[in-house]
Amino acid sequence: MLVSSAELYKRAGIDRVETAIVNMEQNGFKLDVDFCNRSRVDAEEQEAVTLERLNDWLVDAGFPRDINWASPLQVAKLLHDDMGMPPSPVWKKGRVNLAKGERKLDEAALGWIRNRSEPSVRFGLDELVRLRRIRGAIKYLGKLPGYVAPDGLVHSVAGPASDADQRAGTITWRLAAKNPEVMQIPTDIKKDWFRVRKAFIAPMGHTLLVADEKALEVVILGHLLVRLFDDHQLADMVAPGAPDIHSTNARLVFGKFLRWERHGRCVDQFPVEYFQSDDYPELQRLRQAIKEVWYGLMYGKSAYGFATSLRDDRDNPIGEEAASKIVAALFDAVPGVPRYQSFVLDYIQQHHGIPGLGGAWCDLRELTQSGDQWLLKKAHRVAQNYPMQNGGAVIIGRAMADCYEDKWLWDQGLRLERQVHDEFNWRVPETADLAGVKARIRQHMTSYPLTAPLQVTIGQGANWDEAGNA
DNA sequence: CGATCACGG
DNA sequence: ACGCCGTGATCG
Repeated sequence: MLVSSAELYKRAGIDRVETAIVNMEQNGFKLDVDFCNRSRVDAEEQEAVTLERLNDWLVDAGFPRDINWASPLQVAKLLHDDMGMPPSPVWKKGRVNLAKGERKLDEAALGWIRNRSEPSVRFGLDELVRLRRIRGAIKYLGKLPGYVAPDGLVHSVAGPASDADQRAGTITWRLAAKNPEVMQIPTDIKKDWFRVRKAFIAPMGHTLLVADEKALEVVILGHLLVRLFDDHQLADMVAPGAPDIHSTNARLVFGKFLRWERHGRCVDQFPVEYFQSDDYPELQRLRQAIKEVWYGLMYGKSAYGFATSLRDDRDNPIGEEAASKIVAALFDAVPGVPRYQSFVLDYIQQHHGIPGLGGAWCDLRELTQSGDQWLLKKAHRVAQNYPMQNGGAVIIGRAMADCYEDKWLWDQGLRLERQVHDEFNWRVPETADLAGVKARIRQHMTSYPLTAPLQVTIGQGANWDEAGNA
């Protein structure tokens, strides 16, 4: 059935979302400029100390001290040609083609080298990682204050919109943000030593609300499995009150199916809660590993990729055989996943595209009709991902418009500052009916009719860091 | 201006 | 060419 573009436009509520986006851009957000400046000074001091340590390290090893640590070429020459360290066969995204002379020095590659190094070399590699982390924070602390407009607020630019006006947008209907890129502000506590999100503060008399859709793309897949195959397993796994899905998967995969042992007994002997407990780091690592496999599979990754992206304790890739066993076990644990993969492949070979939730059509003809098996595989990966990524964008877009058009919320003073794919950041006056506002937000964010229920967590605080972790 | 690296989802 | 979608700083 063919649907007119006007009908698609209406179904997706694009005009409603656009209006809410424009309002978000106008709202802007308050930046703690003093915090940025203080932290930047602190970070630059640490940068200088780290640089000095790196230079001393070079001199001690008998090399000239003026190398540019931001240059992969110069660092590669130093580590591999001058110091004789073996180049890493792995990096964050997988294999390194050493036969072709390819070299990688991202953090994953440096970690591999580090684990095969003398203590003196480790010192230098650790300092290099440190330097990159510090500079990563300085990037934001230094530039963010420059975006404060005459009204005292920062107005990041959002999409989607045409390329012509230089605004941001995506083929999946997700938003993007630029000038500044507020969607990329560090959040990982292990990486973000300067807590840049603390600079995103509520204006005077306001508080910040951070509302997050829980495992949005997994819920959408659960919905699709019910609709396509009447398979309720995944929907049940993400239902309210169900245990954490990645813990359940780790227990099933490594315990029930692979019979691995940790802390002296088979993994399936542990209660599912232990997989998130700091007292059981071995179980936490299994949970983290299966979480990576889960999301990788959702986006079309295979055992070939997991063979290098999954590492043992010494950073050695686990290899394709071990990866295949883990993937097979996860398929056994959640059969809807391989079933969905096969369905999508059949579908794109028949229809040369894949639909999204809002009636969007992802055209894959160029990939599926080329006769090239590699391009067909590429199409398969895109097609697996598209319903989830586009579905998430549709759901969050509708919630965004519903919240914006809600007169009661507007009168309470609720104003959207940011949208980050599955998360909203609002400011609201401290005098507002906060419990009522949160309840209404929760209602709008869970109203999309899916067969697997949406769930929302809402945090509150004086800044993005606090509110996001509350 | 393409490649590398890093950040988010 | 074996993980999807993005923005941006920096190097050569």
